[in-house]
Amino acid sequence: MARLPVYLQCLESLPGRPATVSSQTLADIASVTSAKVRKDLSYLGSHGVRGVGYDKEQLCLLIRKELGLTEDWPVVIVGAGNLGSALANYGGFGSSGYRVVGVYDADPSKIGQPLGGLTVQALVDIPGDVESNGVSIGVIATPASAAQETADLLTTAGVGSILNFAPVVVRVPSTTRVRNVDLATELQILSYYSVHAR
Amino acid sequence: MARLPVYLQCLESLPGRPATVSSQTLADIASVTSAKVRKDLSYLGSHGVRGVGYDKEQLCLLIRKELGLTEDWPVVIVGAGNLGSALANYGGFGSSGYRVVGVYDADPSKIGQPLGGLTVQALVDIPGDVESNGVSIGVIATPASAAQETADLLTTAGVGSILNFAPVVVRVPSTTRVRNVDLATELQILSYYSVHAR
DNA sequence: GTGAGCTTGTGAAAAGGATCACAATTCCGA
DNA sequence: TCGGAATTGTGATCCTTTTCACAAGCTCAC
Repeated sequence: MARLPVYLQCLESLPGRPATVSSQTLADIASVTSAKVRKDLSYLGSHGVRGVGYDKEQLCLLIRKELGLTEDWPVVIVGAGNLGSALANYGGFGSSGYRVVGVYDADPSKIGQPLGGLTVQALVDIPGDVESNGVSIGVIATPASAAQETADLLTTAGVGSILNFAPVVVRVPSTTRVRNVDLATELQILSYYSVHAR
Repeated sequence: MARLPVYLQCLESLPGRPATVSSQTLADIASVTSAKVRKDLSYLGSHGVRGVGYDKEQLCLLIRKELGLTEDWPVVIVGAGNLGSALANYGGFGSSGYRVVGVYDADPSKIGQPLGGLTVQALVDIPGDVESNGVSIGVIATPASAAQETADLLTTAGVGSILNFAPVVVRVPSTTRVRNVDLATELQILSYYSVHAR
């Protein structure tokens, strides 16, 4: 379920005490209904206590496990522009098992520059790094014009999941998972709702 | 529907000739089924021609209108770090009615610096700019710690829609629309599918 | 120990999407 | 002009998700 990350985020924003949280409380914070929360969590196995709620710590662990956050997920970022820099410096990685192992760019003037504790490398370094680090997630932070070839490069190198920030639909083999994050799309959805205001 | 922006993107990536496109073709590019495309487009009113397809230009216009892209949408960006810079320099704005009218930061050393054709301003300038420009969309590109107060600032200033890039769930009045874009969440969804691979 | 007050887990009903399948319509070549 | 190929629009069906409702279970105060 796509809601698990939200629950996890909410749980982590909660104070340590009390040690339990009710589905209603969690639902309020996450802006969903309590029934939805309970159904979602029951899908992970029933670990709540009736009359009390869910143990926050235990629940965090459970969601983490379900999301695969107990494993190590090395990540490569292609594109060292503003967006790539923002991603490379993003703090939320360390605690979650995601670890940026390489940042790459086609621009020779950027190669060799330090960025977020790493050094920007050339695109030709991707296949080797992917293999030696067992990288399964690649992030496309390039301009739209380079997105498709970057996607090809990543899939050929053996990356199984791609997070695409470029505003184009990239074509990949059916075995590769892609998620698109596009500013224009998000803005369009916002303005759509503004126009069709309820 | 959240698929309209994708269709629009696909249509714009298509060459000028031929002037029409079939639901099947569009579906292939957008990675959905042709029935879905037809249902979605019929919701906009029936403007396809049987045996031929949809007129691309007319369809673009129709989707644009539905998404409200024929109107002007001034946008403010709060946070002039790497992410804010990436957004301010993002090219996809001009053609779409979205227009960045202000970039703001709390850091005095950043205020006054040029950024994407604008000048970084102080947070106190937000309410005035929002009102004088009729801004209805605000983008939060601050660190997580400043996200909530930024959201408060924006809603108080009269912004009706917020695009939040900070990895926290912000609380806003129920009349305000929020969309969250969070790298950690996206990565978690990707790794979830990797763990539960089909 | 008992009753009152919460809260979970879950079956059943409702709602919402997605898919199927095909009649209706158009184009085009002969 | 006619027949066949292509393509839309949409009713019917299926499947997934959401919501509802409530019995079952836990805690606490007295």
